[in-house]
Amino acid sequence: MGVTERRAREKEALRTKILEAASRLFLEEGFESVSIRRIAEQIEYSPATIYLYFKDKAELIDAICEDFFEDLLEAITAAAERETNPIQALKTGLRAYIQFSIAHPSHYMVLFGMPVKPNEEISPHDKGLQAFEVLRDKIRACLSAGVIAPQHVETAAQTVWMFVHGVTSLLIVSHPQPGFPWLGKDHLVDSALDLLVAGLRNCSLTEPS
Amino acid sequence: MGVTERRAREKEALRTKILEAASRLFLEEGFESVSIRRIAEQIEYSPATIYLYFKDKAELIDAICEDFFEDLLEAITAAAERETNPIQALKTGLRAYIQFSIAHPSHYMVLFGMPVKPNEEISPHDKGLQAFEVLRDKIRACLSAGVIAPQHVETAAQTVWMFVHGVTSLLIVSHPQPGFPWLGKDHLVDSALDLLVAGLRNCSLTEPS
Amino acid sequence: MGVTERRAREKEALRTKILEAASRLFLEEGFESVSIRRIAEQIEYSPATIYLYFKDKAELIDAICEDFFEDLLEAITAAAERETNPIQALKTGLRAYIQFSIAHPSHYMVLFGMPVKPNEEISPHDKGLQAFEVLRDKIRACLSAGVIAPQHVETAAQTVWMFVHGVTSLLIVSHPQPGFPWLGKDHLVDSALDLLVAGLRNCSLTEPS
Amino acid sequence: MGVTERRAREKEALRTKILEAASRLFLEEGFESVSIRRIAEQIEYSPATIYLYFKDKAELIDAICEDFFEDLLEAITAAAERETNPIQALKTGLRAYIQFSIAHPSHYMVLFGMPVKPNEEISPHDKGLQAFEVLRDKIRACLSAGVIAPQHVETAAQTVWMFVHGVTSLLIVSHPQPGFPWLGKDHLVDSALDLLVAGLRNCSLTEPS
DNA sequence: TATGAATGAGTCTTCATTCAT
DNA sequence: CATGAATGAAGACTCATTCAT
Repeated sequence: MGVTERRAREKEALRTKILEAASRLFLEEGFESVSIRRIAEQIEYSPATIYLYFKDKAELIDAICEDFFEDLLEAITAAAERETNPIQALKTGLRAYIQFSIAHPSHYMVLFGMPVKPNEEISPHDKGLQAFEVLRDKIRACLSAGVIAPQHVETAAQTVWMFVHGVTSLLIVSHPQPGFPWLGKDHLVDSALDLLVAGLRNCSLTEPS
Repeated sequence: MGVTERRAREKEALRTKILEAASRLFLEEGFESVSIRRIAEQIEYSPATIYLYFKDKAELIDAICEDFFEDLLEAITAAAERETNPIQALKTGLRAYIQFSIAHPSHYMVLFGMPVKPNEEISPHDKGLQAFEVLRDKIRACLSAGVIAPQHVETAAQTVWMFVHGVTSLLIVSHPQPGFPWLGKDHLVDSALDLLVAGLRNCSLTEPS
Repeated sequence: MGVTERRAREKEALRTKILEAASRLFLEEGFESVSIRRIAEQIEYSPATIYLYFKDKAELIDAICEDFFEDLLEAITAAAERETNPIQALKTGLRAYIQFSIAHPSHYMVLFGMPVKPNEEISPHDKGLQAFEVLRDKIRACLSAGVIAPQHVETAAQTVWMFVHGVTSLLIVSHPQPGFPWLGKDHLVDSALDLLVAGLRNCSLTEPS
Repeated sequence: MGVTERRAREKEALRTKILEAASRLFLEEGFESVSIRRIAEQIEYSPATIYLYFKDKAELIDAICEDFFEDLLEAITAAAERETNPIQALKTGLRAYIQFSIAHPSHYMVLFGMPVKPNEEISPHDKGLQAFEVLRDKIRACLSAGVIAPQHVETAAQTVWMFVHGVTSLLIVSHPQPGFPWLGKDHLVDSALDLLVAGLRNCSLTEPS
């Protein structure tokens, strides 16, 4: 039985290694450079081996997304767990989103860095929807507590997401960039969250007409 | 001398034709579909000809970006030209940024969607810096008029940019996405700008410590 | 001893299962779709297992052919068994050859559709030779009965075989073919056999000079 | 102009070389061995070069067929041109078909050796249909002259074709085969044609019911 | 100036086969 | 006896790029 277990562990390890190599390539060399061959080179296995772990390239990419979403969701949940102040809970959750994503830039860019192909019937990532529901919840909590202006939850949630996505992705792809006078990351994140909360407090977003 | 001039004019004309064809492909078929061959087909010249005008594909892409920046800058400037209310001028400029970029998704994503390669000494796009200066100006105008809270201009400008980048890029890459309950684009852009302005009015972003 | 026997029986059973699965794939999906992996999937064993029963793919294919020949021989024999009229016996046998082969197109084409590789020392299929001997016999019977013209048996047999091979293989590979006004299969088979018999009745094929 | 001409000639020469290499491979190593890579090796060019001459593999195969059909048609026509006796004309034409095909075994097997894929909308080969029309004509001529039994032309033509195809293809793929007592090719061809004509003289093939 | 011809390197993917366990 | 894991070789095809003309 020891053997079986070790095998399973080794198999899982290689799977993870593949995923990590793919993510790294994506980050370091761009989406276009992520090829089965390159991944295989990185892990020093043959290209064919990768197909023992993933049906095809799409499944591999999808696995990267799924894994990342799961971890991201956990990071957000864990971070905000103990906060009782709903505003703090919201800010902490969003900060966790930004920080965790910046810490895993390649995964994040795989997820949100390239256009969704419209004809591909991608199964929506459950974990992604779950994560978004957490955001809605936190906004609802603020509304219930009366600490932000009364407003349409879905509009607020989607707008907030666009905001944090902007912070996250721009910091990932171009901070630092020679020639642009970027301020420090932490300062920018703090500022962004302050601005966001100030906005929510003072702006009643309405539902679409 | 007439001959030399005509030659120069013709040469410039073909260069422009190449850029336009490439840009059109970019727009209509996405980044991945833009190959030297496809461009050559479009303009009815041979692939080899393109190399007489551009050192390699990277240079061509770079030229397209430069052009895009120029057009983007123009779009922003033109849009806000007649606004006298500084808040309106800011909003109009940002809206122009978002809308023009969404209308040229491939261009935008090439510029801001991929990690800057650290070893590549990309000459910072002058036009990009110019565009950013326009944003700073608009924020300064709001400050001077006292219509937003007193705050650190650079922090505000960078934060605002991160915000509009989030709106732009997320709408480009995943709106619409089957399985996610996206609200309408226009509604989201309006909401985002409202939230942003409310934030600026009520939040004094400080300079980095 | 019981154990040994059971083992042997089981081993034989799996071998047969492999052959049957391969044969079914052959029939249902065509020669090109028959891969060791596909066969392994069908029988729910691992690909490696197949190599315990067959040296390589060629040996497996060969075994299938052998089986096919056996079945073909049986089909021919069974069909003509009760015919007392020697002409009818010949026709019935040939018809059985054609029909059985058309019903197993991939098997037939593997056997007779590809050039014999000159350097391969293929062991002549015994069953094939046996089948051919059946044809000779039927022709001899016709000659003895005086219902066909007196002629050289081997020449007649080989010529007849070429004939029925043409009917069989052409119907397999190109009937129906869009763009060619093929008449119905049954009609063509009937016509071919009528023509053949008429030829044998009226033509004294001679031995080679 | 001399340059242009020479270029055109060279281009044509390479095209022909590709076609010949492909045909040779098909014959010598079987249909499955005909890959773009193998062809490229044979002609000592890179695989990519082949795509400068043929859009894809299908087009290459198609070109082989087209060329062969053209030559075959010419061979048949030329052979029977001077025959005044309609039976002789028919026999001569059929013999030409068999001999030309045996002399170009690979081409022939490309055309008739592998199943037509039913979903592929292969444009019917004009030359092939033309060749078949020549056969119909020869049979009609025999009928008009009253030298064969009155019968349905299309049935006779298709049956005759199946016959000569059998002779041709069996001689190509398995003559000689060690272990089978094949008689000489010429003798078999002569015998086959005699048998065929005897059949046509004495058998009134009917139209399908 | 422009290009036709050519190619090396790369794309994803499948396959028959081996070998340690 | 059976297999999970791995791979080298091959499949069709595309692309950016070069170079002689």
